Amino acid sequence: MPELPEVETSRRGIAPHIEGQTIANVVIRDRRLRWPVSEEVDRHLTGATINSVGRRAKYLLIETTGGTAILHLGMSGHVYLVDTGTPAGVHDHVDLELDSGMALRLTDPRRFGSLHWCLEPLEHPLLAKLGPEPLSDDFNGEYLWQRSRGRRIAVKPFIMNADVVVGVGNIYASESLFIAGIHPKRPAGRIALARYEKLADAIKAVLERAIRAGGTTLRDFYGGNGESGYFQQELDVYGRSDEPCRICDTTLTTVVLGQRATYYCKRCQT
DNA sequence: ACTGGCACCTGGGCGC
DNA sequence: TGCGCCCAGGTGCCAG
Repeated sequence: MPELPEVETSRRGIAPHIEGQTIANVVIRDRRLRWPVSEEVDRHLTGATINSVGRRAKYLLIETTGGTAILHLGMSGHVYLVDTGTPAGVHDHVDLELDSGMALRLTDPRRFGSLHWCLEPLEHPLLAKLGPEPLSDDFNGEYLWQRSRGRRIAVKPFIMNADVVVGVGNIYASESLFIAGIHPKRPAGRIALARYEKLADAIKAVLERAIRAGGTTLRDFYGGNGESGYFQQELDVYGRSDEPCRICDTTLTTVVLGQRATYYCKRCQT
């Protein structure tokens, strides 16, 4: 169930094992992901050689001599390497079998993930209108402030909107608002530039720290190397309702915003 | 243009 | 042990 740091961890985990490899065979056991997996995927990837593994937002981009596979892990997807021929479980929907004898396996119990094939992935309808990468220079407080003028939506769903900025999911939205001292329900259009500068810095910092920690392992996430991340140990507010704020000791509060659980400190965040 | 709500799907944990 | 309910790291689409 990945946000940007978990996708990036997966990318770094699988890249060294699959870059330069030729895809000998594509096995698709179940095409029923969020959108049906097109037969274009098998047709174009079979026999192709993988040049690189990139990422845009929460999409993994497996760029090959036969076009690019666009892979989204949804809420419950994982990718990892197995020996080719390893028996598949019910949720092991796709294997890319490589010349090395290994296979890149996609597992996704809830099937909210997706797999597309495209020649120009950044022009794909799912990617074309995405906001800036949070770790790029295009994303900063000035940008957030500009985009939020006139908006009445609460700041938390505002920063989780991929049209505004990509990669900020439910965990890191709560975490970054805590770091910036901003109440998650505050209307986005009523936050000053200086506070948005703090928020942009907090988003970058928390995502970078989480990537360094190998992501957050809450239930079952693990990176492409099969190891758990350990950022969950560093979470300040997410999942900590009724526990004390690490700054002021006030009991943390939870509220539902945009149908998503939201955690904050009512004393530190205003 | 914006906003809030629903939908997709499975599994784990809980209370009874 | 079993059942029903609630919850879960995402995001496209719909109506108002």
